[in-house]
Amino acid sequence: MLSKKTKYGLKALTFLAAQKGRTPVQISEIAKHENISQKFLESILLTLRKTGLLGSKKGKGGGYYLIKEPKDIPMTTVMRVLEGPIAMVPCVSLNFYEKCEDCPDEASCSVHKLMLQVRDSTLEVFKNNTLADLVP
Amino acid sequence: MLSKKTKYGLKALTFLAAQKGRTPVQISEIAKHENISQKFLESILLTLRKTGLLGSKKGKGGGYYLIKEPKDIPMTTVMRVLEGPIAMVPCVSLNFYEKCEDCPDEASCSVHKLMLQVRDSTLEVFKNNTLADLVP
DNA sequence: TTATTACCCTACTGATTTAATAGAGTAAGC
DNA sequence: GCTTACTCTATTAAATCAGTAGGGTAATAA
Repeated sequence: MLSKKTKYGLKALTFLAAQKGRTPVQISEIAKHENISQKFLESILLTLRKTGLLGSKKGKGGGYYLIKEPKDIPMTTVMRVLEGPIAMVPCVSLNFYEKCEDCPDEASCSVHKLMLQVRDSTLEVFKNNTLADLVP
Repeated sequence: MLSKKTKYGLKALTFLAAQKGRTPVQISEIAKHENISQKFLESILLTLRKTGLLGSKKGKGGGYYLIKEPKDIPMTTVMRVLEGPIAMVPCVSLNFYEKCEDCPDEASCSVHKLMLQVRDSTLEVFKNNTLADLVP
């Protein structure tokens, strides 16, 4: 299940992408427009800034803004920052790989086999979508 | 992330599918072979039986067995029983649909748009795999 | 019929994660 | 120098997960 963090993060990013210019938008405006708890959104935008997706400006007229063009932001990046691994099990994760403790042999593991396919097809979707594609 | 319940359930089903006949297999045997807590596995097999995927036999020589042939058990069924909704958000779920409270318009929701694609591609994978395909 | 085997069910618990909430701090701009 | 608005830390209530414990019940073989 998608976490609220990811959901809100996606909505906020889409809202920023839909802006005409790249002038800063206040947290309060995003929160209000997307029906999100402002304080919760604050922490989400903060992580997006720390990972280089957003820039921020303090003081009057400040706010958050996209650093890159929406079409140059693939969903793979966004999803990994917000939600973490795209794979459903660590043993098929490209960026967050971990061996299963209980599984003696990955190659013959039925779960591994299935989840590999799921990861690939999901990854394909995220690769084929940029932030620009989400703007209505 | 895939729950242990689903993971163990899949492993148990695969193990049963790999048996030569359809004679009952004891819980203890499955648990031992797949490195699963026996008590936890009990509850998983119980739900699989209740939803009609497995049959059970009591007494000496008892255990669990597959009711249908592995090739006639699509992964969509198995995943929905074990993990629940395949979609990552309720508003794109076929079998567990729910409207988002915070979202005024589904059609223009960026999250909805993206997650619809993810659901479709994941569903495609599960449709194209039966339990028989998981057996090594 | 009796002993054994193995399924069936309920309740509980500790750990972890999620989704906030509260409140204080700090930097930028007018 | 005051306001605005981002930044950071800490706390928390609720939910879910993964597993544990223990007893109950039904079917089978001897």
